Amino acid sequence: MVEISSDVIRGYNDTMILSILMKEPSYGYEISKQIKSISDGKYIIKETTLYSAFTRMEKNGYIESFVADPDPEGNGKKRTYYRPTEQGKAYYSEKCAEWELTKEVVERFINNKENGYGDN
Amino acid sequence: MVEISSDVIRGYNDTMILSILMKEPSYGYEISKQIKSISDGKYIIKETTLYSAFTRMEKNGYIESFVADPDPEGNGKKRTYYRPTEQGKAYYSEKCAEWELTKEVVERFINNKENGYGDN
DNA sequence: CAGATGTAGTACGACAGTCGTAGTACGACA
DNA sequence: TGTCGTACTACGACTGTCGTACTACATCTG
Repeated sequence: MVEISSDVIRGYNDTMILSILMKEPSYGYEISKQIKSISDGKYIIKETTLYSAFTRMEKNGYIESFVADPDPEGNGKKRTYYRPTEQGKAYYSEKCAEWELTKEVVERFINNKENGYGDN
Repeated sequence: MVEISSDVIRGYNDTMILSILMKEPSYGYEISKQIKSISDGKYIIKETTLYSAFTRMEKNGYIESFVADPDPEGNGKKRTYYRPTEQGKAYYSEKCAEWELTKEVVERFINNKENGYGDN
């Protein structure tokens, strides 16, 4: 299977994480599993990358954290959940717009069928 | 105008450079102008980024360089031209395939209209 | 003819984001 | 009791990009 290297997707880690948090607050382990399943296993984010993204985005004011129990009865180990701030939502919208633009521009290079693959 | 940040496109610099070199051998200054014009000024690659990409790709065997005069009469300052190697062409094809995949995967996150932008 | 602008780079250190490795700690299951 | 899964944290290495600065030749302008 073709997999996505972190080098090509690195610019979208924060955006992908935010897109998951836009639906509902979540935590590290769950998000990593979601990224894997949404991408059909084609992209697996490293734990260290994910947790350092949390730290960075919280510092930048895009997300905020809270500690909560996994179930309402208070059983199980507490987890650190994250949710987007208003600023984070705005940032997400910007990144979505930037994605549309990036996609268009990259395709002007990539899908250039007159490239002359065969000659030379 | 919305511009593309280097963080989001950084995974595609090498591929964009290669796509230009697939058409015909070229050199730094010319490539930077082409990237600017093809992207309608939405992405301007920094000189240092471009030249360090040349060094890296040549070291990795994806491109090879040769020095030539700007015109057949031998006038003007000599330039360092680059052309893709066979390995570089194969690498370019791989990156094109990876782009298709990345695009599809990123869109699963980005274009998620059921994201609930409004709630919460 | 001098000086500005354009062309075509090189050098170098800083910085950010990712990664590999390792370790902690709790709970569930067998 | 031990292994597996969950849920992290710490730390140093590495890579690619960037800011700044500098060189050098050519061409254009006053």
